[in-house]
Amino acid sequence: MSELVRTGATPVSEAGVDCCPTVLASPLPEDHAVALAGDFAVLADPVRLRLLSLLASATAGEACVCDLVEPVGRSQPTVSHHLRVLSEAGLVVGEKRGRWVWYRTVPERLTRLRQVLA
Amino acid sequence: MSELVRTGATPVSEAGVDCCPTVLASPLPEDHAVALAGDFAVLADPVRLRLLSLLASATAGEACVCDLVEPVGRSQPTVSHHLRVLSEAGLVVGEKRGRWVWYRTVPERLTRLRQVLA
DNA sequence: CCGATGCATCGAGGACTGTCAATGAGTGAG
DNA sequence: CTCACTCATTGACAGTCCTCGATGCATCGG
Repeated sequence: MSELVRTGATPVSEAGVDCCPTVLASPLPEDHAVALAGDFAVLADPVRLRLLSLLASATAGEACVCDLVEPVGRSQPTVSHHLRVLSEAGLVVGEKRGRWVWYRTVPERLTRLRQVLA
Repeated sequence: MSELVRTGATPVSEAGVDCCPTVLASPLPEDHAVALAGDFAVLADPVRLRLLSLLASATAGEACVCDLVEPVGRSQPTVSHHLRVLSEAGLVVGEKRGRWVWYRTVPERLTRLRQVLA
């Protein structure tokens, strides 16, 4: 039903990826560097990377938490924590249906993160 | 004179970026995820991102450490530490000339990291 | 209603990381 | 040779993050 949209302390839509065309163009200001580092920090975890790839390669392009716990090999609270981090970064979106919450990736954000490294 | 090539515990040429075409293709194995997360962790620091952009936008494409300390706003040992991390990740290369060490970026590695997010 | 299921949150502990002052190693000038 | 300069290394401290067990909050079945 309701879209589980997380909004962290620094809304992703205003931070990091969205301010600078590329890292190598000009001497990156301090605050932009902090925001961008935050974006990359989200990807700097094996569990989160595996969650992203699991969701992306899922049959319907989405999966519920209960289907992610076992493949990732971590406890359910830990998986929930990482999904929250990914959600706050705008890399995934969760949608609650009945007892389950279905997550899917947001490839556009990954694309924009990619362009920063040009 | 001598190329300052660092080799960390996990040689960059065998880790992370070099094993998987893209994160979203298939359910990323555990060890690959760990390696990739390590690569992204190198980018998950504001000082390192600024060092990269400073080097990339430097006049001759390179700069010595003494020219990087003041713009980055950290102590000399801290800057040296971050340059070491970047060097071990293969993102920069240092070359010693006399009393100075000149660093330059290795854009090829950044390009390969970019392709993983495809 | 009542119990079971799916997921989020809380709190704590353990490991890792960024930072600096102090120090060491190598180089060039005088 | 000696001093000044550039950079790397060491050791220590503080902050952050990953992880889990315990708990709480919905939802559905009977």
